[in-house]
Amino acid sequence: MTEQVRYLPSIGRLLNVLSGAACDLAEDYLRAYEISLAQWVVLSALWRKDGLSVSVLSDYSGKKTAALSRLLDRMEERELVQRLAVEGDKRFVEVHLTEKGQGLSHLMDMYKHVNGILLADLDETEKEQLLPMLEKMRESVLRHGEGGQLLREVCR
Amino acid sequence: MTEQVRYLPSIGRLLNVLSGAACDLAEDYLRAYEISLAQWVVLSALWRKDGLSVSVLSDYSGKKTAALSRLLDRMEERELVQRLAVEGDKRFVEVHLTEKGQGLSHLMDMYKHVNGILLADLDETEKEQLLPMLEKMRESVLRHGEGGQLLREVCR
DNA sequence: GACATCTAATTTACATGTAAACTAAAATCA
DNA sequence: TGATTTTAGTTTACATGTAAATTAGATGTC
Repeated sequence: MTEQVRYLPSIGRLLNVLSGAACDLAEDYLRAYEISLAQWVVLSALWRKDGLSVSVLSDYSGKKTAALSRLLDRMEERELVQRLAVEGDKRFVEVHLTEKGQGLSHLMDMYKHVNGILLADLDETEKEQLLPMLEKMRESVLRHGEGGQLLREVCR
Repeated sequence: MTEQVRYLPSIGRLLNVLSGAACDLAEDYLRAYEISLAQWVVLSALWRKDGLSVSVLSDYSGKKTAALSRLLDRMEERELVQRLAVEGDKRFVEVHLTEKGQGLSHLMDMYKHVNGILLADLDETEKEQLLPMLEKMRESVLRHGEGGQLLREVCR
């Protein structure tokens, strides 16, 4: 009988650990290509549809435009993307892939690699149950947060 | 028949969103007490056992000692904790709760509030399934990461 | 005992998140 | 049409994460 105290587990903590682990897996995978996960997220949007605006990318990635702004500075420095003011409404800025950015589009499926590792030990039944449960949790939080803060993607 | 493309969902992304949402819930809850979630994590360790060293707190919170070092600077400024060099081995620094830090110990159960919201829409069966599945995923990643990076808690 | 090595914590450089102030352009309205 | 408001994006101040260099104290070996 070892002295062990059982605490009600913190789901939030478990989610943080898992989320962090998933980020690490992604970062490890991307390291060889010298892009960060945050940059990959932006690129993954542009690979699907080039020329998106900063605010669309902000919604897509779940980060504030302020964060995007600086991220795009670095991505522009590294010649992954290029910003172009929109003719007609110069408040908007279109973000376009450079040749170099386009050339990395084979990394589009990176997340499948991460999925594979995360789901490695779950059987088919479990996998089928997991998604709906995570979705339900997301909706609970969304509902709770109505009138409050927006959801935010957190990774690093 | 709306034009809809089904993508294989990214579990990592879903985990990030959920983890971020959980962090937001916690931060919202703590805002009134003017402590951050990172600070709460440190305090929650000290409420259980006061006088832990920086490296123990680092393991506990899943952050590097560098991050702890600076976090503790602010917590000391705000008079939540106090650092004391250990007699006998002066490399170690013990972190002790101040009266103010101790006085917040009723926040120990904050995570239950977050759990409650996250799990609001899951029935008993689902709740029973969730934990083991998340644990399995954590183990898959841990196993994968052996010889590589350590797990890291990511929140903000 | 002196020098090399290990260890705990800190410091620094840098990436990236937030909130809030600011800028510039477009839209509204009186 | 000129003033006000709204909108998109950027900038700034600050918190917090990492990696890598540094500091100081303990340990180990000759």
